[in-house]
Order: sequence, then C-alpha cells, then structure tokens
Amino acid sequence: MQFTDCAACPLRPRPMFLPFTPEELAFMRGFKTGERLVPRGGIVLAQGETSPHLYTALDGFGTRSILLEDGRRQVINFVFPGDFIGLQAGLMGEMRHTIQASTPMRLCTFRREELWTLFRDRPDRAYDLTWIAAVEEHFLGETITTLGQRDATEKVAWALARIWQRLVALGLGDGSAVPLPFRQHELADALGLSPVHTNRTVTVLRGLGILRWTRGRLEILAPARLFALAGLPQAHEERRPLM
Amino acid sequence: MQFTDCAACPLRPRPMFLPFTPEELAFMRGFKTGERLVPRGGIVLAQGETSPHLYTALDGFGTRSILLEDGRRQVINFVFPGDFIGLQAGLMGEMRHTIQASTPMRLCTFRREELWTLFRDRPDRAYDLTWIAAVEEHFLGETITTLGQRDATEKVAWALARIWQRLVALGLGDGSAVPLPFRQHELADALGLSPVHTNRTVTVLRGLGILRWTRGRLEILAPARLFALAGLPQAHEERRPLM
DNA sequence: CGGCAGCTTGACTACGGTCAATGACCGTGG
DNA sequence: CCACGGTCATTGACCGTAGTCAAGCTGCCG
Repeated sequence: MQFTDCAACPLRPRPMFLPFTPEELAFMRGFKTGERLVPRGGIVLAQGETSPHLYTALDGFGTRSILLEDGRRQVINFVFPGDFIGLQAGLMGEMRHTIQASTPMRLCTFRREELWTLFRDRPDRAYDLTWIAAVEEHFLGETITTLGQRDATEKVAWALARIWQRLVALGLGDGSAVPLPFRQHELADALGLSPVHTNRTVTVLRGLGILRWTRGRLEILAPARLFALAGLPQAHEERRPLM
Repeated sequence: MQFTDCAACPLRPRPMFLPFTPEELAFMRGFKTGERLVPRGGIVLAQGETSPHLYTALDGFGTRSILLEDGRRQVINFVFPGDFIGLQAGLMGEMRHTIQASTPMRLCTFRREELWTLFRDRPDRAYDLTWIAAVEEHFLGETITTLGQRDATEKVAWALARIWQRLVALGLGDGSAVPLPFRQHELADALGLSPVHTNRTVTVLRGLGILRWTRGRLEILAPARLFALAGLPQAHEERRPLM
C-alpha cells in the first residue's frame, strides 16, 4: 500500500507541533507501518477490543466515548489531527472506550509490539509519549471540572472555546470562522447535557452576539467574552510532540 | 534525615502492587531522596507551582482538586497510598491542580531532574510510569462518564464503590468495614453535587440497607447492589506498579 | 420531490440547589 | 468535670436549571 512518508508528513511542519530531530524522523519512518481510512461514522477502535495497532490521526475528526450497558453514552473528548490513539490498548491490553469517526479519517498505523522497542531504544520518544499522556490527563481534569462545577452556558462556552482554539492552532479556518466537524448531539454527549438544552444554550450564545454556528461552520464574534464565560485564559496552547 | 529504606517499604509487599526486580529496587533506592510529612489539611503541591520534587504517597490520604477563580472547587480524584504525585509538574513544568492532605500524609520524595535519568536508563520504569498515566487517564474517563451521565444516587454509589474497592485492595479494613478518611463535603466536590444533596443521597443508600457510614467508618452491607447501582463489575483491580 | 438527519421551539416536569436551622461529636480550657 | 466552640452531618421548605416529550422546521441528497 502506498502511503505518506513521514519525511513528507503534512502535519509535522505546522506550528503547533514540535519538530523532529533527524534521528526521531528516521525512527518514526520505521515505526509507521501504514495508513488506514475510516469512513464517517466508522469505528476506529472499539471498547473492549485488543488492537494490534496504534494510530496517529493524520486527517479528519472523531470522538472518544464510553458506552454504558443501558445505552447512555459519554463523549470523553474529541480527536483532532495529530492526536495519538490507542495508548490504552497498547499498555493496558484492551480499549476502555470507543473511538468513532465524526468525519472520514486517515490514520497512521503503528504496530503495538513495537511500543516496547520505543521505550527501550528511544527514551526521547518515550518521554514525549508520557508527556502526551500527562497533558491528556490534565485536559480530562479540566473536563471533570467543567461537568462538575459549571452551568450549561459555561459548559457550552468552554467546549466551543477549546475546540475553536484547537482548530485555529491546526491552521484550519480563514481567520473569522473554522469548519466545525461535530454535531450538537455530540457536543451534548460530551457535556452531559440533553441535545435540547444544548441547542437552547447555543441559541443563547448566538443571541448574545458571541458566536455564529450554522452548517458545520463556527464563527467566534467575541472571543474575549467566550473565553471569559468558559473560564479559560485566551492564550494559544503550548506546542506538542507528534507521534 | 532518617527514612524508610525502599528495601523495607511497607507498601510494596502488599498484593495490589507488582514486585520489583532487584535492579528496580536498587534504582529506586537511589531515586528516592527522602520523606516528607504533611499534616491534615496541608498542601502537598499547589496549582500553578513548579515543584523540585515528585512524590509517592507512602501513608495517608488526600485529594487532587482544581480551584476556579470564583472559589468553586472540583475534586478530580482521591489520593491513596502508593499513588504517584507530580507527574504533571515533572513533565509540564507546573502543577495544574492542587494536592491536599485529607489525613496526615507521609510521602517519599524524588528529585524532578532525575526523571529524565529514569527515561534514559530504566525503560522498564519509564514504561511503568506511562502505564500509571494511562490507567489514570482511563479512570478520569470513567469519572467524566459518571458526572455526565449518572444521577445522584448512581454517582454516590460509584464513588463509594471505587473508594471501598481501593481501600480493601490496600488491605485496610477488617472484612466488614473500612476506615473512610474523606468527608461528605469532599465527596460532594468530587461528584459535582451540593453537600446537602450528597447527604440526602447517602441517607437513601443507608435506607436501602446497602451501607452504613458513620464517623469515618464505611461498611458495605450489600456489595452486589452497590456495584450494580454504580455500573461497575464487582471485580478486584489489576495489580499496579509502584514508583 | 420525497425522505432523512439534524436543528429549533414550546409546554410541562423533576432532580438537585439554596437557604436556614438543628443536631451529634470532639477537643480545649476554665 | 463540664461549658464552650468548632467541624461535620442531618433535615425541612422552597426554588430554579435542565430534562423529557412532542411537534415542526431546514437543508441536503438521492
């Protein structure tokens, strides 16, 4: 199968990612074993599954979610290009959540067994991997804080601010607006709100002149007000390593 | 300062922790630089702080929490003996949450700068550290699911089931009851409920004959019903590495 | 043009929050 | 030894945010 050489990776040169050393690049070229395409709505990794592969999202968007027996669903967070997928399966043996594509996705594939090689031979890459896990841990803590302490308006503002921040960092969007690949239903599942109340809340933010959101296009008219509501500093994220 | 030699660690022999190889033991003896005592209510690490130390909780209990500007507080999770503290400070430079002692705590201290040595020289220990981060990540996902999807009764049942499970795994408790070092107020902050409603909910569980909880002592009368309410399998946790 | 997915709005309900008072237990000092 | 104050748990009355049910609406694709 033909696939993108890491040397020509479309993601890595973007300003939000840390550059590779030549040694890292060489290692990652060997680490990457191929690519995989997942259609919109498709399952990348399923809860309970042991996967022989780990992934990095190369293009497209998705959700990580936990499904309860009775059908309730919680979106843990959203998956963006550059995100590493499957650390749990790699280390703990089995996925504890499901990753589903919200848009068509293109993934770089790695062999799970090579993970130990990475720790043994490339402490710099192992460090980066742990750094990614620590940042993710912090983000989940922020999510818990949002679900536990903030009301519906603050919740929606927080989620849209975080998503917008990330999309802008990725270089998507044309200055005033970004393409928003998630549905209100997914936002509701991420915030523990009903779809109906999520919609009402978005309507309120629209009415306040803070944003516009129609047909997969999100425009932030008053970023300062959005971030204030979200309880976030209006700063750009730190650059992150890419796996 | 006099402190416990890792060879005589009171924690490591317990069944919930994986054993050390002789090499690991030797390394950890060098990695550990001392101990620290924190009184009840004391701050182990403060949000925003850059700490020169990392810790493993040797004895006592605490909370990790995020404080908002307006005084709201979210307990992210609880800290038990054997937990590693400060990975964020170690990797990301600055703590994003506060760790506070709910009981007097005794901590093993490590030097932050040695973390890179660990990755370079001990890939097995680096792997364990990442494993710990991945397990924590999964646990936070479960917490998000609880806060987002479950009602107050399920929330309280989940938290008490998880805490009980952990205390029993640590070998605390005398078969029927465990010492519960947290206050209802902290449980409320962990679940995003008001203290009043948390209390009412505990009262309901008591009325159902599922548990007793008085004066720091928790007795589970009907574990099966508690775990069913919590949406958890009634299994013991996997053994975990100790840092 | 029909069907479907996703968004929007209205009416009613209920879970959990808030405010406030009381109670139980414990350590301290007179 | 008991009175006091503090912390934490408990209970009652009332209120408000968000959930539920249900009906339309919009835009898109076949």
